[in-house]
Amino acid sequence: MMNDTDTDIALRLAAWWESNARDLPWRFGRATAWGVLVSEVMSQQTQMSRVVPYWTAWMERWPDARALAAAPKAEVITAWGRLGYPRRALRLQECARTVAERYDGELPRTYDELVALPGVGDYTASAVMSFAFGERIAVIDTNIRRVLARAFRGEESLGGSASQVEREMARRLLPESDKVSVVWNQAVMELGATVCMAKAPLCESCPIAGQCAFLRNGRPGLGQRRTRPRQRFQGTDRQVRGLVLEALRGLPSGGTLERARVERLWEDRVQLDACVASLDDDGLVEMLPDGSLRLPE
DNA sequence: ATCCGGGGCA
DNA sequence: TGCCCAGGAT
Repeated sequence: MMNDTDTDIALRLAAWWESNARDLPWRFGRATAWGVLVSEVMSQQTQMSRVVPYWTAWMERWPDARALAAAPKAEVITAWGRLGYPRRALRLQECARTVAERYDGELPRTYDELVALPGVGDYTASAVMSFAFGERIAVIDTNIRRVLARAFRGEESLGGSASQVEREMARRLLPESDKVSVVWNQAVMELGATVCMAKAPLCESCPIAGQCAFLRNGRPGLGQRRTRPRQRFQGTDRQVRGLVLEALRGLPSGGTLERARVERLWEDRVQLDACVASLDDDGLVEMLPDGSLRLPE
């Protein structure tokens, strides 16, 4: 149950949302449920500002699950461009194929069915249920975890996956009506993305600064590292995989990359071969007998 | 617990 | 540079 302060915060956030929500193209009922799902998958670990142009082109090209299901993999991988984590592109197409075959092209409307789809985890399933279908469900993402931890517990959220305590708090705070719960989810998430940021929150312009336990406590531990140090990118397999895929995306449709040109992409032959093999395992590239590479059909 | 891209920012 | 980002799969 919500107390008076919780209610006050919910009202303030809803009002703030009304005049501060970013005008993203999949918001405000302008996209199908499938379009919302695509936006959520593209947004996994990727900032919205980078997603927008990709989403717009993608939905124009493949407006629904059936269209994406029928596309050649090579086109899907190429259209994913530099969004990162290209396996998301393949999973999104697998998801489209499942929806096309098993659900007659229409996205299912239950959490359990959604979360069973390829590339759809707890966050994405919840987000689609809330944002696309208007159902009352607690959405938990990194922004919401941070905002709730700060505003209501006065602490920074811990790293790792969401704890049971965090989930229970999110459920407890979720407004009772379907419609209001959707606004709540979006508003809390939006606040985390644009005001209550991880490193340098803009408390001066926060609509709930007066009610925030974190601010009241003097923002303890602000900016302190909450997650394990990230693997550096330079020199990692991720960089090498990215180079290989970038070279393949640059080829004319159906083209292949000669072995000699593959070898020129990275000096460490052992690492290069391991990365090519892992890309092959992932289904992102195909290796021909002569060692040249191409995108899969 | 680790792996998986890439861009943007102080 | 280091860190963060609307996570998911293994």
